[in-house]
Amino acid sequence: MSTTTPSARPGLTPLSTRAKATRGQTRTNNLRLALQIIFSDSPTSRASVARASRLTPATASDLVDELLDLGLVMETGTGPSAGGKPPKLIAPNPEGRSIIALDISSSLFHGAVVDLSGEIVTTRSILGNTGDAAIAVVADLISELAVSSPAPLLGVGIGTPGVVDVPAGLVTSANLGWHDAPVAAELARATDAPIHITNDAQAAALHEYSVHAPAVASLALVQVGRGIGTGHVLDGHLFQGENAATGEIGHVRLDDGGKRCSCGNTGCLETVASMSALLEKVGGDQTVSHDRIAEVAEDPAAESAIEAAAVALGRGLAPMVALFANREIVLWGEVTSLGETYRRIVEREIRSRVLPVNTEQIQVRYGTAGDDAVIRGAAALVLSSELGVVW
Amino acid sequence: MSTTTPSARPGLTPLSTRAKATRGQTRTNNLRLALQIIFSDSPTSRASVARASRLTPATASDLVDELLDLGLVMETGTGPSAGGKPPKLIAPNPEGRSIIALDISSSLFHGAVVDLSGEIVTTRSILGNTGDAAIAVVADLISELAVSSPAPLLGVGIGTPGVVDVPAGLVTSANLGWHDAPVAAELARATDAPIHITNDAQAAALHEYSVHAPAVASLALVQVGRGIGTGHVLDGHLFQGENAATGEIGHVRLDDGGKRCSCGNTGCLETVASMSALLEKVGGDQTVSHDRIAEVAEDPAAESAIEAAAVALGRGLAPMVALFANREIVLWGEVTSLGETYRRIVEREIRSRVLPVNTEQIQVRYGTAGDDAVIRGAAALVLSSELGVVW
DNA sequence: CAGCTTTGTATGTTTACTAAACATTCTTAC
DNA sequence: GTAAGAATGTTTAGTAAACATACAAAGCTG
Repeated sequence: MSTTTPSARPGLTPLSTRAKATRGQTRTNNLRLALQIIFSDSPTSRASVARASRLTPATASDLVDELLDLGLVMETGTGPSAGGKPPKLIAPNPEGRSIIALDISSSLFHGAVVDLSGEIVTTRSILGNTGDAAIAVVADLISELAVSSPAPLLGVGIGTPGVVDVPAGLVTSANLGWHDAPVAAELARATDAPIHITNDAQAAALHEYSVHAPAVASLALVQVGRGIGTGHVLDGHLFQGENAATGEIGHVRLDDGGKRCSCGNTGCLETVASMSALLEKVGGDQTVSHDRIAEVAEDPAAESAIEAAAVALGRGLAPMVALFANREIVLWGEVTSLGETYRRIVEREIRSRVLPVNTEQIQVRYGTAGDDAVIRGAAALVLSSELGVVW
Repeated sequence: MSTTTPSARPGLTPLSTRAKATRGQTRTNNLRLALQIIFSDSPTSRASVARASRLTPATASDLVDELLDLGLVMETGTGPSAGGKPPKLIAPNPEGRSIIALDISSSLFHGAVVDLSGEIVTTRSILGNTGDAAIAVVADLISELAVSSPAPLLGVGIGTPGVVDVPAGLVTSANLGWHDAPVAAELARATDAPIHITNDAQAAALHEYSVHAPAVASLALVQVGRGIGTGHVLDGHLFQGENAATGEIGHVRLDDGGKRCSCGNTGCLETVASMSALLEKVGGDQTVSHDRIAEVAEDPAAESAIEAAAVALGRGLAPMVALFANREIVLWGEVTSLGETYRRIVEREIRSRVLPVNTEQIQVRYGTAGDDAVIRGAAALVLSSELGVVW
């Protein structure tokens, strides 16, 4: 026991062991490992899986056979010889399972069926609602998508605004009129598939992570649109906190006094750094949309307002960088239409407010995903929760 | 594989599997589990270990036998019968291993030999130094303590001020005149025992956690003395970040303008909320010590200065609470001598600046440990790193 | 075509958890 | 004071899953 294997990466050191380990868990771990290798290096071979996993060829072969039996992967023919017997190629089986992914963070609820290769197969949108009716709308959306699903359901993933209590399955969202709404329990009556709910910013963070993993192990996604919220992947783990109200940085009061915020308080970060706040200052059409923000970005008269919003955001993010020692800070939401000038001011402002040791390696950039980041992140949540795999 | 065992606690969802699992790891995990149970419920019995671990009596018995062989636990006689054969009691063997723990965060370097029951067996202090000489002093301290160690060394734990790059073993500290100093590598020449270095606030957080685990799974320790720094345990994991500069909240710039800080910047949280800042405002003896701070706490003339410091700290901590959704916020350092009024203002200020959903359950309290928290935390770091156990 | 390389499988071993029976030693009830 | 019962802990046999080794299959290279 003295020769402890150190955790593969630094960052989060587990302090003690909590549950027994069994052969079955060993097997599950290795099945997931093999599946991840196949997802990452597709198409690949049994021999490659053995090399990448450091398992023996016999074990790797056996694992692949079990994954074939489960329908999660498939043989796709024969590959080129590397000086010997040519490999039988193994790849994810897109039609092995379906994932239903939902984004209910805007007034239109968006849903999709996603296959195991991460492709969106079907989409459907319904006008949203609030309160209990909203849950009913979501349940309908799931049922409709389930009918069109071409494969057994792996699970349902939902990205919602507000705060999610994951273990209890409760959601609190002002927009949706939910206060500790038992969304998971209600939806469980609409489908047998496991349901995974997360905050929209966390879903987007997960998607961003899955695009860049494993090169990037940690990142902070900062959603700036009508409001401001963050989602965090720390050392390959989605950080959801004890009561899941993590990343609610938009409602931190920066200034005493200050404008009144939708939360009832005054001087929140959102009142100075959100895109709503920017539009309020600029005047004209107040609809927070990519088009409208892009319009503002081009407007010379808006220059100082944009700078003020950028400075405020940088100021709000500085403590985050000091606490998490983030390297990757991804801006996402309507803010992505503001362009390079804005981004540079945010980065400069963070740098000027935090120790150099924390900012030497930071990178502030816009998210690579478009409007489907929440949907794709919700699907990624199901994939990682059910199969332990990241696209 | 579809029947995934959900992680025992929420908070940190692992996204994918990174390394193969083997029988050996199963065994190691279960040895650690058994050891943790014995540490937590000492004295206990083989049958109790089986029940608590959910392993079969045969396996639990075998694990305990191996722990006995390793000298980590011992039989301490026979316990009272519970209606049948009385148990042979099992307890940690205090003399099974020794841990050398160091606190080099003040001008006097403190060292101790700690036994496996967490008792401090020997202490020694040497006047510290800076630069390469400081490393030499630390090496001497380790050697001296190693000589007086009554048992085989489990490892050396060090709590240092500044920033630690754990994987590389580098330390950067203004106080000690270290910039990426290869402390781990240098000390490895003084001892064969594994060396674990962490930030002083993180060490204190670890100690605080070990006092309250497993009732508390996460906590933030806020060290307020000459400077301000935080250490975080998240869901039973010590959070050290990617480049380990986590928790450096003292040097976040709150106000443009503001006083000059030791870091070279202006307006840092430390310049308004540290105990140095408080003393500067109050006048008189400027030595940051418990006695001096207690004196200030009693001084009616200092009331407004204390309130200002408390307000500033609460303001600085608000983003932390919003991001981590902390429930337990532990104040530690010389600040603990400021008393209840100060604590209450800090708590009030945090509550007024963050969403209610984040503050409903928070508790701001003073640390339970005294000046030996860093030493004890450094020892706990060794114990958890080498044996996977928390006291 | 011989020899080498790579892929993949087959056979048997080892490790460590499980299951079930049992031995041991105490308490309780009659 | 003896029998029944209960809790502790061990023994024996069984099994899952990784490992070690050998080897078959299928290609490339000279």
